[in-house]
Amino acid sequence: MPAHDTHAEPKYYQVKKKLLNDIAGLKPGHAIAPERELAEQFRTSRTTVRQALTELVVQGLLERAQGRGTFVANPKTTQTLQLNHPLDDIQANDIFPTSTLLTLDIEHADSEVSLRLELRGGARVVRIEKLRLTSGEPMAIETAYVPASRFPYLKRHLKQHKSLYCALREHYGITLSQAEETIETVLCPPREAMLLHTEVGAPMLLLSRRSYADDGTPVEFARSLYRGDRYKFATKHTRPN
Amino acid sequence: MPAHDTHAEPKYYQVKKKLLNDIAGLKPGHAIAPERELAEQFRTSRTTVRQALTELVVQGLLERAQGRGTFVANPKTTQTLQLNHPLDDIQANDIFPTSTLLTLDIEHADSEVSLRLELRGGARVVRIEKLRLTSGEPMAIETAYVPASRFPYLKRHLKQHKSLYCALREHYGITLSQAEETIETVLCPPREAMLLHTEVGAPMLLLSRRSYADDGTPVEFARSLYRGDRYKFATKHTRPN
DNA sequence: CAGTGGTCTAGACCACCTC
DNA sequence: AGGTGGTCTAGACCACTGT
Repeated sequence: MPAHDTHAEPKYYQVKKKLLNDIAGLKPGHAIAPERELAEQFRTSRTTVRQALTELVVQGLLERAQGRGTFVANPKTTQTLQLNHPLDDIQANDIFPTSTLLTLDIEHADSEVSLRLELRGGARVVRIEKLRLTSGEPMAIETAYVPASRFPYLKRHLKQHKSLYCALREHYGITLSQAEETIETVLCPPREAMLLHTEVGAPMLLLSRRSYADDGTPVEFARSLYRGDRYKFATKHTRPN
Repeated sequence: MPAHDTHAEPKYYQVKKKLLNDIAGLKPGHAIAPERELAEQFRTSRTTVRQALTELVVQGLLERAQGRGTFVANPKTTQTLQLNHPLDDIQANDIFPTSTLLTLDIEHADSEVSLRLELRGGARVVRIEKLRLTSGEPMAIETAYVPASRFPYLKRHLKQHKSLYCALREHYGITLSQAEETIETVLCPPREAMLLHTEVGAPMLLLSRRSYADDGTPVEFARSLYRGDRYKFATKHTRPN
């Protein structure tokens, strides 16, 4: 069958809605029909079926396993991250019981990092990249940058400490007094997709944070990439008066 | 050419990177080569080229116009929305000088709305749906729900007032004292894609808000869908001690 | 080995825009 | 009429998983 009305609902979207209905009652882990079979059922092509499946995977309702099949995913256990006190480590260590150190090295700041840390271009920065996991599943990648010149031997110190903030406090007497954060949607690059077991191009939540010391100088710039199908962020507001 | 190494960088992603390079120096509005021509250039299929183009469009770097071509988009003028004082209207009216009323009616609450407003299932709610624009371009859709029983004649009052909060204050003596907000990524449904001039399935930012009156009862539940390629949200934090 | 998802191809027809 | 993007098709080969 050829095309269709423009501005009508795309065919893949109708397939998606039908699939959504079909999997509504199924338990996590339940296998759904193979893509080729679904294409026959819906009298469409595998490409169209895959487009529908991809959106459902991106929304966290299905999981694909190469060579095995497509399965109903765990209930969208969207974790809620409170944005209230990012200056403590408590939260991170609470939500992510385990984390793997991916990178700990000294690099030359690219233009964005040097801008955010108010350094000259190419200044040396310590880069700390961690993979955060919950119940063994990779969920977020956090990359923090701090000026290397201000914190000599930081790399060494970090090997003995659990957290960056702890090291800053104990070895350099610095407490972070202020922070700005932004949240936006980005598409997952290949390397991060592999580490997080997601698909390349899947929408992710990017939380960027800049933290300041008491003297008002920026001390840390961090980028945290969260799986968009697993997380949401939360804030609370109270009226001043 | 057939396939490729699994876990290698997908071909479309290489095309995307090359295109990114090519458009780096071009001004907004500049037309790029047609899809069929790009497919020849990169010695690949149109499908693959379109996959790369789609990601660039989603990131806000390109714009597609049916029948005309593909063009370099305006610089990613990502607007930053402060999350600090959502209880005032000031912000909304400041950032979005114009807004169109899409819907103003009374409906039966679905399960999510009744849950959030602590109503019984199917209770009647006033639904206010607005399209927010900046410089004539549609940027967000905001849908607010309030219990109909608590605010009689609200529909009528809203026709005379600029804002919901203003009407609540002046006609019912209610000021909102508290609010919770969550931010997550969702995929754009067809109707909203049409209204916002985006693509179906494009990643969007969904901000959900529940506001409480002084007596602690939930008064408003609102869902705001922002174009993911145009917005980011920002918060500031200050250490208590 | 057969079956699954992962990627890519070549080409079709449509709707839209411009000339 | 011709070119553009929008959607869909049928089918190919690959990598991976199970038997």
